[in-house]
Amino acid sequence: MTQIPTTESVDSDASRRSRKKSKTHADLMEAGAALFAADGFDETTTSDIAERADVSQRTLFRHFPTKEALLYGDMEELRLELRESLAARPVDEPLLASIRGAMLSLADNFARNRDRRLLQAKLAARYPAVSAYSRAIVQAEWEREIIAAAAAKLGVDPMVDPRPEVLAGATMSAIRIATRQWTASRGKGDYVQMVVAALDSIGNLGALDTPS
Amino acid sequence: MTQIPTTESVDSDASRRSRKKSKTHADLMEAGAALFAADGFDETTTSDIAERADVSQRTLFRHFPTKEALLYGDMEELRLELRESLAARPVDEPLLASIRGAMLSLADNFARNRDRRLLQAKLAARYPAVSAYSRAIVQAEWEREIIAAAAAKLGVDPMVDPRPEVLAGATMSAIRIATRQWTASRGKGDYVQMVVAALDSIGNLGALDTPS
DNA sequence: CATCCTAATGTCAGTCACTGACATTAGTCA
DNA sequence: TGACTAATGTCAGTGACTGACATTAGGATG
Repeated sequence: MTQIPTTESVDSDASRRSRKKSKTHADLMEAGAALFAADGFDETTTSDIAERADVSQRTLFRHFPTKEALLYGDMEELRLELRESLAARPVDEPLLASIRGAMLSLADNFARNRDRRLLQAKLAARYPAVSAYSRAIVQAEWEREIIAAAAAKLGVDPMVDPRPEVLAGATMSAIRIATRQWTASRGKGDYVQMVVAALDSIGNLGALDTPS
Repeated sequence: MTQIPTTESVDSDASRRSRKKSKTHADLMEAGAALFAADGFDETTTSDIAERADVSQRTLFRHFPTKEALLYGDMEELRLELRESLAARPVDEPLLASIRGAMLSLADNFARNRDRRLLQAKLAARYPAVSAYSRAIVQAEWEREIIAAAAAKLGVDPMVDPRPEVLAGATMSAIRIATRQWTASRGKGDYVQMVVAALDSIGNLGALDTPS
């Protein structure tokens, strides 16, 4: 529980012991990504991954609770980025603008980790287990961050006032739409523009009550 | 793939063969519910359930693809109810009103199947695997129904226009909020009122852009 | 009624994700 | 150097789920 490495790079600071641990962690993620990309998610066993990373299967499960968690092993980092980005918005900024602004850090992260994000999205599209994990674990975490930020900004209790959670649900849909489009463009499209376009429809949901 | 029984009752029509099959299906769901309620979800094995239903474990997995699917074995029915309820709304009704109206069928179903819904919610609160299934499988299906209905009503392609999916995401959040409150009241609260209260905040999300 | 057909189930062996228990290795630090 | 312990290895499980094949019993047909 000492260190969680980014993507490739192993922290050169800290003790040799934790450096080794971080390297094992990174090796496992890289081995997983390589095998998942080559053979598919279900087709790759945790033993395959462990062997490729040159550790025992038991060690893999000491670093990651599930096979899915290994694929999404860098998501804790993204979640913290999202949290900080939300917290960093000016206090007097309108809520929807804050969320729009915080999505920039998401887009930035997607750009920085393009290959991995594309692989995750691709596997989520093909394998129900991956899709379920993405929705129920990863995205649910983001949603909680947005709920907390929105509730704080509105100064309400999210267990009483439904607006933070409803807003977060709409935002997560916008993220899913943008990510789908971005994936379809194979990572070449402008994620920021895509997510902003989807987000902008939130404010106008009330207009849907006008009969066509 | 012949028949899918409701909750308890076994269709008295159809052939004896399909009646037996339906009975097995219902027996399995009932055995699962009883054991889950008594011992917990992770603590109950599929063999336990099969034995209690007096069938082989293999038969259990011929009726349900996963242990979670057995717990939520009556959700296909609810999904169809939701679909029909959405389709039955008058064409000239505003979209948000249609969704509000369709939620009545959800509330009605929750009232009719109170014990089972409460059990599902309780287990989802306690067991991550159940929660993940509820979100990623069950609720995702509902969401798709809402997306399809909204897209049809707006006359747009949901892969292009983000509004149906964003609206669906907000609606699903409202459903989660209402279900949580309803569960907290142990099924005694007014689900309709709870879900309507949460839904009504959707139309006002735009007002959140006014700085406090 | 006898007989054929086949849907539903049973049996069994196997795969694979994941875990607990215990032994071993290798940083770390006094 | 030697004790301490974090990280890993080893091994024997458990339990969800699957494929293959055998068996049973409902339904149709003569």
